[in-house]
Amino acid sequence: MAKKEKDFVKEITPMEEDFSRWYTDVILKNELVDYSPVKGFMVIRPYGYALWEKIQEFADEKFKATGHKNMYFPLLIPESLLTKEKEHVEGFAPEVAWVTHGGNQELSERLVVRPTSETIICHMYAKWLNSYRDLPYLYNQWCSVVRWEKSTRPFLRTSEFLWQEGHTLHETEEEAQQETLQMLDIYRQVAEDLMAIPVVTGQKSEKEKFAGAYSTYTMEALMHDGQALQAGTSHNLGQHFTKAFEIKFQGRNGQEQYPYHTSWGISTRLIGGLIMVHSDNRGLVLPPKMAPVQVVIIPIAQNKAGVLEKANELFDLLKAKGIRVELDDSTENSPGWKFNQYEMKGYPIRIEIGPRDIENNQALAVRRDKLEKEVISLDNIDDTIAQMLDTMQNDMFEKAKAHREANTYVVEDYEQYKKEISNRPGFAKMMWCGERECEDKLKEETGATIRCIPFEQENLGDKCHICGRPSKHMIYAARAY
RNA sequence: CGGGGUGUAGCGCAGAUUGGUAGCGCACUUGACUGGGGGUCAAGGGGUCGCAGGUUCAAAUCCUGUCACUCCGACCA
Repeated sequence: MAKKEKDFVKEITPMEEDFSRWYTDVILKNELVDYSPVKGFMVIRPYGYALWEKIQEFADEKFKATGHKNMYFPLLIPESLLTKEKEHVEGFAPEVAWVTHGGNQELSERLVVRPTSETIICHMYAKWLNSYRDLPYLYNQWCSVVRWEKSTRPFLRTSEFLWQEGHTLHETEEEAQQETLQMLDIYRQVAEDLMAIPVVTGQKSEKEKFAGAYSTYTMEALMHDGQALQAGTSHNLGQHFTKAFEIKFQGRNGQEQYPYHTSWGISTRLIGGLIMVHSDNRGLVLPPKMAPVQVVIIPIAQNKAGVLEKANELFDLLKAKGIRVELDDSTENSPGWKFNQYEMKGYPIRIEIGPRDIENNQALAVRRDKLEKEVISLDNIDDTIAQMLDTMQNDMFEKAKAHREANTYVVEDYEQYKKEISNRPGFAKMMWCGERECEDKLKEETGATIRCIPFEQENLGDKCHICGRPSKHMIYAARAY
């Protein structure tokens, strides 16, 4: 038995030993993704795609509830459009894929595969917008984008990734700002309420903001290894693009004016975050709301009279309750094999039901995050399980939050911080003067970046921890993915 | 783009120093017994050793080149 345990563990590298390998093992063993013949481009397999669909369902519903509609814009963008907004092209040009030929013929103008769609969308908006009565424009698209990355990792950084990008136009600056913050809050809900990933929300520094943005807001999550992950961004683009693209409308005063513009996105990167926040050395751990299958029923000694009948009865009951349930009555594998298999796949609850249970009007339930067997009565078992799922969702969020708090600390002394950072991953809170010079110095000396200027500010002193000049903001710094 | 590592069956690996019939575990196929934490027995199938050159009577093994993946940096969601 000890030998078999060891063999199992060998399939997934323990995270303490090598976090990166652990991550790769978990996603490959679970068949979330596979490598494709093109470097940096990943195949998302059914179980991985199901996770993305959960994110889509949740987010899309929120987008619609706040008045947004979905559209679809083309994959290819003419070079001339990409280059219209100066900062934007500087930011993205180094990592775009070019289309230069159609069939055998060289194109008269090169096309880029969209790295993001502000330019093509603005081009079309300029054509459509006439009056303040048309505003606001509240549109979103679900699509993939391509950024030619130098080094890639499944979900976290791939050359092509799936995302949604919202693009809105507003009559006033205030409305645009409100929209930007509203969408960031929806992202926070995706992370916290759906995925049980606690996030810090705030504003990006000038250095870290989106190429072409007036201001960028972000949510940052802390992974199990203490590195930060940018989990979603919402940009107030001001009039940068609307002026560059000549998007104009006739205002209430009869004057022609430029609208205010926002864009916001979340991507399949969130799935990488999901794994790095919750999963363990036995494999995936999925919060119930994210799990494609929430409960698996495993009949024991199912050839014995009455076992399968009872298992099916239980299946119907849970299904009727709206629980995503699966019954594994396959005979190829032993129950023990199934236990391990479903633990690896992160199914939130496993129910074992065998002759002894039926005799006692009970079943065994095991929560994936706790891995403890619990005897539960068959009476009202649908309520019991629904309750367990709720509790588990909540516990997972609290656990992740406790981990983040345990790994968030105040920097008292910058010199000390420089020495400690390699052994002390996590969010470091410190004061900052707001100067780019200090931000660069921080990056160079510690490898950490300013993740955000959080909305929830604390006063940790009146001097910049890096240069000693008067401070402007409290920031969160961390090494990031 | 710099530095390291790895390419041998679907997966994980051994074989290389010392060249000589391509191996092991898991998975897979067939059958029987089993079934409460990866079951047992029996019988099977599956490989141009990443690719291209070279050395040799003979190359998975030695030499040269190349490609891919991966990790750590730099760049970015």
